[in-house]
This record gives sequence, C-alpha cells and structure tokens, in this order.
Amino acid sequence: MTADRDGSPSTTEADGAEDGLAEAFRAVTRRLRRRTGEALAPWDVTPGQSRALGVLLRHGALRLSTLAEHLRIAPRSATEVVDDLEARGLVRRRPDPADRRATLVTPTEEGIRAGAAIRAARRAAAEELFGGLAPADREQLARILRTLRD
Amino acid sequence: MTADRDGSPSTTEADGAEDGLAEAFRAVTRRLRRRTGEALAPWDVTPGQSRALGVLLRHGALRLSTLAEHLRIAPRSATEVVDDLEARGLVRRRPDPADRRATLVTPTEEGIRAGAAIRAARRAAAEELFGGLAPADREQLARILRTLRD
DNA sequence: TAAGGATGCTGAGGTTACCTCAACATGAGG
DNA sequence: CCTCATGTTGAGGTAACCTCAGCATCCTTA
Repeated sequence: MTADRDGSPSTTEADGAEDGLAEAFRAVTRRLRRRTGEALAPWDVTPGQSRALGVLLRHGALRLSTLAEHLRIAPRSATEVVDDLEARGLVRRRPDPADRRATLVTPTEEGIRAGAAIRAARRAAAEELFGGLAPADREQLARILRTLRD
Repeated sequence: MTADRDGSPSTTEADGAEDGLAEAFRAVTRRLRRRTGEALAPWDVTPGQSRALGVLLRHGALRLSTLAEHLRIAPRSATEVVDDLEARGLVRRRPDPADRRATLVTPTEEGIRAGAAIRAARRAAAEELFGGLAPADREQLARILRTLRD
C-alpha cells in the first residue's frame, strides 16, 4: 500500500461548491464513496476486486472474458483481477468443460462469504448516508434518480 | 492516447442495478461523468488539468503547494499537473516575490479563455442531464442533496 | 478432413495519475 | 550565525488499466 492523500480537515475548505446540482451531486458522491471505502477497508480488497466478486456472486461461474465484459474492462485486465482474487483464495480457476480454450472463474467458499459480507458492508454504508433522510425524501430521491437514469 | 474501454451498447446490460438508492446514485453519477467527459473532450485536457485550471480561475495566482492543497494531491503531483498545463500554454510559473523558495502559478490569457469555456461546457453538460427534470423536482433534488452533503 | 480463420487466455511491455523520499534553496527564530 | 522548517523538484515506485503477440483450441467450409 502506497499513497494516502488523507482528506483530514484540510487547510482549505474542500473547494468547488458553487455550481449547483452537478456540484452537489458530486459532493454527495464523494461522501458515498468515502463511506463505502471505509466500510470495505476491513476486507482489504480493491474496489475492482470487490466489483468482480460481486459479479461472480450474482452469476456463479463465468468465463474470464465474460467477466471482463461485465466489468467493462479488457479481458487481459480481468486476468489480472482474477489473479489477485485467486491469490487471496476468494476465487478458483478451472477449465471450461465445454471449451478447452476457456477458463471458468468461480468464487470459493471463502469468496462467497467475503462477497456477502462486502455486500452487507456496502449496504450499511449507504444506509448510513441515506438513513438520515425522511422517508418521504427517500422516495422523492429514488423517483428522481430513476428519472435521471432513464 | 491509449486505452478506450468504449462503453458501447455492450453484450450484457450494464450490471448492478438492484441495490437501491446507492446504486441509482452511482448510475446517475456515471451518466454525469460521461456527459461531462464528452463535453470536455474538445479541449483535450485531463480531468485533473481542468480541475486545476478551475481552481486557478477562482483564486488567481497560487503557490504550487497551495494549489496542491486545493486539489487534495501531494505537492509533487501538483508540480506535474502544472508542468502539463504550462506546456499547453494555459498557465505560467513565476517566482513568488514574497518568498524566493516559492513559485506562483497564474493562468495565461489563453488559460483564462480555456477555463471559462470549460466551465461553460461543464455547465451545459449538467444542464443536459438535469434539464429534463420538472422545476419542482429540481428543487426537491437540490434540497435533498444539500441535506446529504450536510 | 485438412485448411484457414476466429476466439480465449496470458506474457511482455506501455501509460496515467498518483505517491514517497531526498536534495537543494530559502526563510525564521533564538 | 545556526538550526530547523518550508517550497519545489529529481528520481524512482505503484495500481489499474491498456495493446499487441503468441499459443491453444474451436469452427466452418471446400
């Protein structure tokens, strides 16, 4: 682990709150990301790894290339993510019985446990942020976000 | 320029819309980022560079170290950003008359023009996304975001 | 049924945007 | 004047991506 631009109560007040919706949006996103990051820290998986694990939990066994598609990264990069996950014992590689060129990636028992825990932590982090909202506001927000997402 | 994970209508449907507020939030953020990125493309500045330029437009002349604080990056990294900006002729370095160790960074004429244009483009991109909202919804959203930001 | 081309994975090596550490020039307090 | 703190930058590192090529394997088609 290198790098650590701490983000403590810094000298200057965070900068860049003046634009309007977009800025506010970004600010909240930062908050959400930070909280999520903290929640995930105990597992010491990179965001990329946790995304991959999430996809695998949802889909079961996937080819490397398919996993790459889900993650929207190059197949070569998926190889790397899977290498790491495998080194941590969270997934296993095995030959695809249907095509001997291909490799299937499946979460191990531990991978499943970790994945579930991570999912929960992520959810908790979100709840921590959105929990303060009045129920009516939550609904409003959900509705508006849905609109924006199209 | 290398890399380009295109993001075209991909084989699998984008993945990861199931969680609730947090997911929706992230989805909208992605949209916002994408639109903003496209809007900024004509200027061919990295997000980092454009952020730096923004700070400089707001604050005028800054020391490298102060700029780094605003950007929340290490001073050494600010040196790099400024190197690039200077190479593009958008900022200039000059010795701080008050402290001969320090360097002041100021936007050039062209930097000011570019910065303003970028700001406008960014605003337009946001408007493109939020423009579809009913005025009442915009207000609701703005209010709720403010709450979330604290 | 042998080509010839497409597909799946990974080694090798690159890029970007950060980082740390140490050197060097200056400032400031005793 | 000396010591210590501060501002910038050279040198070199890391993480997470990428492309390109090579090799094994499939699939089609003559």
